[in-house]
Amino acid sequence: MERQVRVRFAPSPTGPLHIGGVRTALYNYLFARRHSGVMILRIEDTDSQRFVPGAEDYIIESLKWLGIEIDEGVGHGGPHGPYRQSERRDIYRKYVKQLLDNDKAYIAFDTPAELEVARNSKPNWQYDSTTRMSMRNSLTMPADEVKQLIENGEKYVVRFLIEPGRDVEVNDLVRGKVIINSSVLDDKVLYKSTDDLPTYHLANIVDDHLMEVSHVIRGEEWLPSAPLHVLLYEAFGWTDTMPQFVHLPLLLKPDGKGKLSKRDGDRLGFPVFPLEWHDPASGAISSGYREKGYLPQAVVNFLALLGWNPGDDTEIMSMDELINKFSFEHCSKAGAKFAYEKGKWFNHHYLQEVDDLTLAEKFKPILEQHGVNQANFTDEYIAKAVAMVKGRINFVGDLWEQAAFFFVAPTEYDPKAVKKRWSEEMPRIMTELIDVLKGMPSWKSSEAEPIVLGWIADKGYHLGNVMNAFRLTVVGECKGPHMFDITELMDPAETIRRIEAGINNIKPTE
RNA sequence: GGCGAUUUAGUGUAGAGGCCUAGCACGCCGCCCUCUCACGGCGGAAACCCGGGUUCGAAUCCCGGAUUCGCUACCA
Repeated sequence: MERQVRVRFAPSPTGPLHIGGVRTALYNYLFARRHSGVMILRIEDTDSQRFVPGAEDYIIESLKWLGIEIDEGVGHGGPHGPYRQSERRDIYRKYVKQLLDNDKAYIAFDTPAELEVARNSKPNWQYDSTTRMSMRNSLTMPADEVKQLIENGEKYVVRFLIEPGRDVEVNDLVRGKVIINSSVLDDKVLYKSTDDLPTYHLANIVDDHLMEVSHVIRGEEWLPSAPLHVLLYEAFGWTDTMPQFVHLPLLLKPDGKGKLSKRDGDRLGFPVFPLEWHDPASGAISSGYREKGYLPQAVVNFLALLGWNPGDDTEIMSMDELINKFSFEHCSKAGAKFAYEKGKWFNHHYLQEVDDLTLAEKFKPILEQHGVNQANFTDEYIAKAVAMVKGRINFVGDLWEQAAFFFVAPTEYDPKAVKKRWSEEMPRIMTELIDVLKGMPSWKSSEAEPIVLGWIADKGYHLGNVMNAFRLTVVGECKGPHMFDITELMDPAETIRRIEAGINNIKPTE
């Protein structure tokens, strides 16, 4: 009988959630939903040194924005709580004691300085079966002395006793069997002396077991310690319910080498965090996908395809479609360079699906920023302007660059366009154009176009030159939607004003 | 250094012995559309890490090497 699928996303609140972490969360979520399972959010705050206030809320808000729903965990409750590791001290103490009582672990008094000396003593020194008997621990010291030291308040850690010479097998759902010999593992610290908390390894195993986690889906950086975790399940006698392991390929720098980092984002100009983050200590601000103008579904779709594919050529997929198609069989094994440019394309795509009125709402604050008085424009006007240019934007923020002329008259004219299109006779022709325009029964594009084009033809003018000069006065440069679509939307009086301004202000080159 | 993982165009990937003269997408280039810039449509350049095997036949299987990445903390 199949176990119920229960997965967990277990970040450390040491700062904003990294985009790689977001992808890990996403894959956990997709897998959980695919199998009608449970998604748990556990906060692994066992490193009191690196704890950052606000990070936990940030994580929760990020997941919410992306549409990654949590069923159980911090901020949601559930039957296996608490879900914050710092609140589970008593639980860990109990299990550490169990290991100690069964001789699966031992107490070690070695100070950081002593360990440093040992590590420098020879090249590949590690605390293991070959060295532990020459260190200061409960294996080498008489029981009463150990007891005495503890009573005296001497600091100590608990180390896992690893037996050498065993091939430990990790069955990974994307990589197959990974075998490593226990001799290369060291006696990992399970319980720290510094903050009275367990290390990741112990807390992780205990919690996954207690929370009945069926699949551990995490980044590849954990693969080397997976054998240790297998050994811990054995030591506790939990092998029958040990979760399946899945180690996801890492997200790499777009250009150079190595893991994607915060610095790459600064350097290359793209966010590496879902939401904007204000560092409480330094006050530094890191940009986020949300604030940059990304739609959550674009980020999700983009991230999903970095290390996974549906098995066919489909690329545009909603969360539901991703859930339906997700499986580890189609996960890749090698790290994926962070293809930021493709992310833009996804956003462009999803932006086209947003209706114009909604887009107009998002555009309003930007108009405000540029000093546009919105009272002068109806929602419908803004929406129509947006509709005409949205095909050429990747972000809502690009709307200003593309559609500003709908709201403000040009204050300068593109010199290259002036040189190419504004000849000596243009002021005269534009004056004629004003008359033609004023004589039109309608500014509707379909009616205005034949009239103006007819006039140009009758006079024998050069179509391209006249139309571009016209465009120059209205837009300020040679770009944008079709002229008659623009003038249909704009206030006719404003169009005339702009042509007049152009006649007065544009000077032919030379 | 040790251990592990990894390897298809610039990038993300499809491909599970003959269907591959290697597909798709982003990006790039060109053409078309056209009053402009875009969008869109069409087209193009561009890849199986290397060397040995196995086989009638290998991107796909085996071996060796190289590459890249990760881990190697009382961090996760």
